Amino acid sequence: MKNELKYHLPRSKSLKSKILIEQLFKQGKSLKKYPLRLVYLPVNFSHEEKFLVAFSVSKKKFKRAVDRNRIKRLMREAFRLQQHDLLIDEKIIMMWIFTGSELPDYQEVYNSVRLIIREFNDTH
RNA sequence: CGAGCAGACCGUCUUGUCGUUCCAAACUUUGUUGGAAAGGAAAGUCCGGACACCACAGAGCAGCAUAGCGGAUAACAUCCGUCGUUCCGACCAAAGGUCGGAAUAGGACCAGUGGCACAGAAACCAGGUACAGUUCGGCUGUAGUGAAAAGGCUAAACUCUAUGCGGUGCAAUGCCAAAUAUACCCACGCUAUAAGACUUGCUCGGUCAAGUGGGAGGGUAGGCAGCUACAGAUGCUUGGUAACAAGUAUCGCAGAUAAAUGACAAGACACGACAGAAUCCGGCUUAUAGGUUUGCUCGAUUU
Repeated sequence: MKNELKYHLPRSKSLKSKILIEQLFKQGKSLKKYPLRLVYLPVNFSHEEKFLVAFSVSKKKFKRAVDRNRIKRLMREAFRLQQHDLLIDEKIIMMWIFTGSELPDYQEVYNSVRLIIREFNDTH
């Protein structure tokens, strides 16, 4: 039981395939809670993992690479610690997108992730 | 001690918890332990190389770059030294010279073309007025403006001279898997001319076959190498005015691929700026809170 609750988020769970990403944006559903947006799609991919996840920040809104790195790391960390709250019964791919226009703090991102996960669980 | 200028350097730290990438161990199965993990600019992509591919990469023109001299270097538009020129300050002083500091795209205007502010009648195919002279000519001299009146200045003006430069960039390129979409297979066409494609912007030269009809076929976009051990870093010695070179000792210092190097909490103080590797080096340019330090100048204080 303790083994189940380790908060790893290794590279094998990151969404890399261009085809899957394209499919995700064409057919995926979207949940929004400022300043984040989650796009997800149940897809039967070939990996062993239960889900694949990616994080994205607009290059137009944040021109400096340092800021984009910071936001992606905050989103990644917030999701890493709450990944077990997400109730999923089929394989799923998802993309977390930061839609705000100012640098957030960690608490803000964490709360937004929590709300979106809760809403996701309610709709399933 | 304070201020200014110039140069060099550093550019948050400590602990804990939870993580990410790579490497190495033992063990064993995707976990454990240990180690390593962005910058002085990683940025702009402005120069110079290394490396890779393109085989006519050849000739001429065009184009681009550089510009006293000498040196350093793999190379440079970088760096070092030195001479000249200009400016500032001090001293001596008749012109000028000496010392210190700063700046400097600093070859050629006896090849050609162009430009020459203001002032001035006139400024680059010139030439007015007044006076004087005169061989009586729209000739000569003087006055006057100006840096310059026909002889000069100007090439961060065209240009000329000298030297250098083939093109494309790691999304290069090679291999494996899978596959065969400017590709493949079959038939016609049959190398002469023209046209075409490629080769550096153009010309010459060179290379290639183009073209028409039919066939089957809807996939992959993943992995490995390149990829970080080297014009490598640090210390010492020697040579050199210096840039730098040689020798020697020690060290191993990111290698990701949609892209790791993080998040949070507590504490400390100077309260944290600009900012994130992407083939690799040498420079240049731009951004940068704060701090350390060296030299020079000025002021104050103490002995």
